[in-house]
Amino acid sequence: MHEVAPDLIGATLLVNGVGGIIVEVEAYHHTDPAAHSYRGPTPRNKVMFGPPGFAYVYRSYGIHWCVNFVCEKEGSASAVLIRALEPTYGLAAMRRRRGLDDERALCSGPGKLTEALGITHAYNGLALDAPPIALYARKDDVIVASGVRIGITKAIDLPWRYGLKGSRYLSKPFPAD
DNA sequence: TAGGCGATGGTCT
DNA sequence: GACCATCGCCTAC
Repeated sequence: MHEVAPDLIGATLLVNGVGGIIVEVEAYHHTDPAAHSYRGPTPRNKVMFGPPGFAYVYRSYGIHWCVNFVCEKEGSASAVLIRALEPTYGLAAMRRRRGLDDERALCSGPGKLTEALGITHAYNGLALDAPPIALYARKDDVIVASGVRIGITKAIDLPWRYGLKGSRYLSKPFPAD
């Protein structure tokens, strides 16, 4: 999982042709008290316990949707939370959904990017390599920064947040910037 | 510009 | 009945 998470930085995610470059992720797995899979399978998190390459979507704070990529082998219940994108495709659609003009604010957070891409719980359990979702590996080398995760209350000292160093589209800058 | 806090509802205890 | 992997508005400096 800690190999998959940094590799996602710089990859391109599209949903119905709308999306951009992944610039920030966080890693979670079932031995991690902050992870939804920590206490074992439930109806909500069962996708995380399935095979890799699928989307796990859940509602956060009753308001937002957040999207994870299930990774590693089946049963490990590890996933990577997609926290921020650099918008590159379908800017007009994202601005319309978000009601914003500011490109830097369109996808600079997990709840924001799901709204911009139109992701809801209808996308839970969908494959990442089949319509309407498309995921392309990065072509060029990138500099990946890492740090502690954001917005959680448990295991807050684990440096499992990864991001594109110096990106203007992060939910928060990395300390080393 | 940084930090506090209210909104809001599914999920688990 | 309490918890939350959030956002955005509002203050105060």
